[in-house]
Amino acid sequence: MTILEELSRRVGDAFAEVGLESKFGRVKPADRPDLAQFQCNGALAAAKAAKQNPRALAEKVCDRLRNETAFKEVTIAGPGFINITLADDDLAGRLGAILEGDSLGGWQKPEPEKILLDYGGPNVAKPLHVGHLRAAIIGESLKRIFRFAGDAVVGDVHLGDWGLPMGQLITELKREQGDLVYFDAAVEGPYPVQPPVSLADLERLYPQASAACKADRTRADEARQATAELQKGRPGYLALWKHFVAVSRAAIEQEYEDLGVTFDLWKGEADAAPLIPEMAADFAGIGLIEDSDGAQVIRVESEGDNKKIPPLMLFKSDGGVTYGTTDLATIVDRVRSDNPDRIIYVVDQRQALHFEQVFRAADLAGLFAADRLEHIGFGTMNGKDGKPFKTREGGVLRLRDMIDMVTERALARLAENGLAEGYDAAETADIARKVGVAALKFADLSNPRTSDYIFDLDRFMAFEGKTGPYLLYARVRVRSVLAKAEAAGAGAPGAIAITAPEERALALVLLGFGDALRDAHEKRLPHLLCDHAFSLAQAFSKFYAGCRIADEADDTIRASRLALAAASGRQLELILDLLGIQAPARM
RNA sequence: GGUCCCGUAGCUCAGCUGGAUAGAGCGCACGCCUCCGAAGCGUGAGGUCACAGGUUCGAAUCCUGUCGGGACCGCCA
Repeated sequence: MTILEELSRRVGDAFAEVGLESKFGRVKPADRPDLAQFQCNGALAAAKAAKQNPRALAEKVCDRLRNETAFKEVTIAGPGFINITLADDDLAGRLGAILEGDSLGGWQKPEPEKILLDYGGPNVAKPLHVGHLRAAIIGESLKRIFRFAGDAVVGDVHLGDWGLPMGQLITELKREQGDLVYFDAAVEGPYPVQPPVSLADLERLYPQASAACKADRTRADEARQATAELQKGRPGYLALWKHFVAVSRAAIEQEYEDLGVTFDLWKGEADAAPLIPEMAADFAGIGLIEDSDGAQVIRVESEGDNKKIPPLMLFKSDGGVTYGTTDLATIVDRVRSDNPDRIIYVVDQRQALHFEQVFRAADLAGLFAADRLEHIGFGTMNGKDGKPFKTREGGVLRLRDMIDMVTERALARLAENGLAEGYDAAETADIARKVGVAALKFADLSNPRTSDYIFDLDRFMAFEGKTGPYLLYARVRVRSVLAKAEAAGAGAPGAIAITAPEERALALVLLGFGDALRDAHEKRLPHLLCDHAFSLAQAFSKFYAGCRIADEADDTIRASRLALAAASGRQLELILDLLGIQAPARM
């Protein structure tokens, strides 16, 4: 139980004892830290419901709370706010208790679920770019948060490996090397093991093909034709396609790894493809499919909709499938292979309507209940002009270039500040990459998931204030002071004893971890955990600035402060891990 | 045209199941290293919460409208 849950229960009980609903007992951190640590505004709402005087009512509730020894002070302010301050002994006791376990006061979910998390979506033959960044970063963090809370999570990259771009690639390659065996319809294999294209070829061919199809209708038709043939299983195309996928995947996997993002499954749209005919037959069997201008669609609108939901297109008039079709078939696949309780898609907010269609169709078909399918949408990363991020040349910025950029900046900053001096080149490079990626990831994660944000490299790389490097710096200072204490024979960390205001403030923040984690989990909002991480780093920095630790003369106080520092370090390390941010040991 | 999201400090953004003096970071001004890492800490200035109505004892928060910005709206994925 988190501290707010527990306090809410106690205050709720007090409300119940005076004949009011316990829900009014909800406690939150105080808005006025100068007056108290926690507050409950329930007396006002209760008074309204019971038509009583709020102050008198608050007084009755407070009478029940004042004999709690855990509370140092319970007061009423203004029209009926109940202000609560915990006794230092109680704070110290709570802190001691959470430090005994590995979870450090982190929230554990009462009823864990098996969750399939879909947060990749890169496309074959296209390098990862900044558009993939948010899904990867947010998804990775959610995966870690879910797992820590007790959920069993399977992360799937879900490659975009089965659409029109595949046909475009095939036709583009055919124009360049039409004599390859894959294009000879008379040959049905076997085909060469060596891929006919390199990664560089793919990354060159795809933009070419895409531009050509845009400019020339004939080329577009060719690509469409090739896509349809591939999807029908033409052997040469299938073999060629497998090479495309393998070449691409190796590169994609490496880039994700550099970001600290990993997947349990490397499935793609193509894995679901074979299930489509059977699925379509099932749908047809229950009368779900309708014909519409030659296309096969599933109508998903329902009574009471206040917006129009267009039908989901299962088959286009040329017989090809759409990504709605493959998404449905993917659900079939996931039910069969993993049978999750819940499927969560971490995908750009702009695709909300698409998921609404898919979820409704899945529900109608009896495949998966719509309330266990979640689209966790996120806003776009924009440039300083407020439009989706582009390079100065107007192109898409590759993830690889982005990582290089932040690493370079970090390296420059290290040199500027005279940090990392005397470390060897390999460690310096490693620190620079970690610091740069931490800046990037924290900047992304600390924005609320659903809103767009402006990517401003100068701001993120300033490394001051609310940034990833600030957190890493706090972490490094904890390590440093503890190492110094040990070297000086300062003794072991001991029982927490609160003597200074900075210690009290730090203790309160440390105790707030459970609530931060619960909120981040339940709302799927990692930025709430970022806020806590920043508060923690701040509280530690103030504690560090205001209190002697390693060289404190009083043995009891020194032992307590060493314990506080150690606790801060451990919790910070855990949170950084939950955010998917790697921390250097020193910097 | 329809649906949805957003307009809060000079800048970038929190806060929005209504509640006390609207917060943070950056930037700006001033101060703090004979003391455990100054990428740090402290103090201060800075706001008609887009605008207009409404509901309420109480509105940045809920409702309606206006203006401004953005996203999406069956044969791309």
